[in-house]
Amino acid sequence: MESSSANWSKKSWADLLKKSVPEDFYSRETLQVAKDLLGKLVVVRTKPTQNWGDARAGVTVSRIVETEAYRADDPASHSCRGETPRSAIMFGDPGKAYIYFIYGMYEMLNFVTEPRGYAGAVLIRAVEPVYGETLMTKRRQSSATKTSRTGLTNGPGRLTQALGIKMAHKGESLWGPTFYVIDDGIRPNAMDSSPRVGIRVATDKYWRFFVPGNPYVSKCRENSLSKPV
DNA sequence: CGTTCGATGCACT
DNA sequence: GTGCATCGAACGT
Repeated sequence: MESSSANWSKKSWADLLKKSVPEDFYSRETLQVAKDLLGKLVVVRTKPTQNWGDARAGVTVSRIVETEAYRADDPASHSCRGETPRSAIMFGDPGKAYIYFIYGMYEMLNFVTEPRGYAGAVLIRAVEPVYGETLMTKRRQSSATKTSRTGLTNGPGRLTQALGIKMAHKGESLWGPTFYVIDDGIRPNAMDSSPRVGIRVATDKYWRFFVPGNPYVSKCRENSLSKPV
C-alpha cells in the first residue's frame, strides 16, 4: 500500500473532509468494520488548549494498517459484562471515539461500531504516517522510548501519543472537529488476521487484522500465527 | 493509573 | 434479607 500523500495534499481540506466515511459504515457488524477500516485515513486536529503547548498542537494524517474487533458477546471486550460507566459509550451511537487509559501510561483509540443499543468497538493498533510526521516526532520524543521511524506509530499506545490523542477526546465524533476518518479510495492489497494481542481469553478468535508487510504493523508474537483473510 | 468486582459492614424494614 | 457505601486487590484490547 502506498502513502500517496501527493494525491490528497493537492485537495483542499474541505474536499478531503467531505470524504469522511458515513455513519452507516460504523453501524455494522464489528468484524466487518474492523476489516474495512484498513487503508482508511485518520485526520486528527488538536488544539493548544488540549494538553499540548502550541508546538505540539496541530494536524496529522495517517493511514490505518492494523485493527482489532471487540464485540458484545466477547469476553475480551469491555462491554462483555454489560454497561458500566466506562463501557457505556460502546452501547451508544456508532462513529464515536472510545478512548481508555491502560497500564497507567497508554491511551487507546477505538471507534464505536454497531447500531445504538448494541455494543462494539474497533481498536486502532497501528497507523502509517501520511502527513505531520515532524509533529508526531515532537510528541514522541518526550517519551522514554526512543523511536525508529516506524516506532512513531506502530502500536496502539505509540500512535495515540504521536497523534496527540488524550482521554479528554473520549466520546468525540468521527466527523470532527478533532477526528475525521476518510476514504480516499486506496485499498490495502492484502489483509491478514491473527489472534488479538494482550488478551488471555478468546485467543482462538482471529479478530486482529493488518496489512501484511507494512512496516508500521506492530511487532508481536501473534504475527507468526497470522493467516490471510 | 483507572476500573471493576467481591468482601465487609451498617442501616433499615 | 435487602440494599447501599466503602475498601482492597487484581488486572488490564
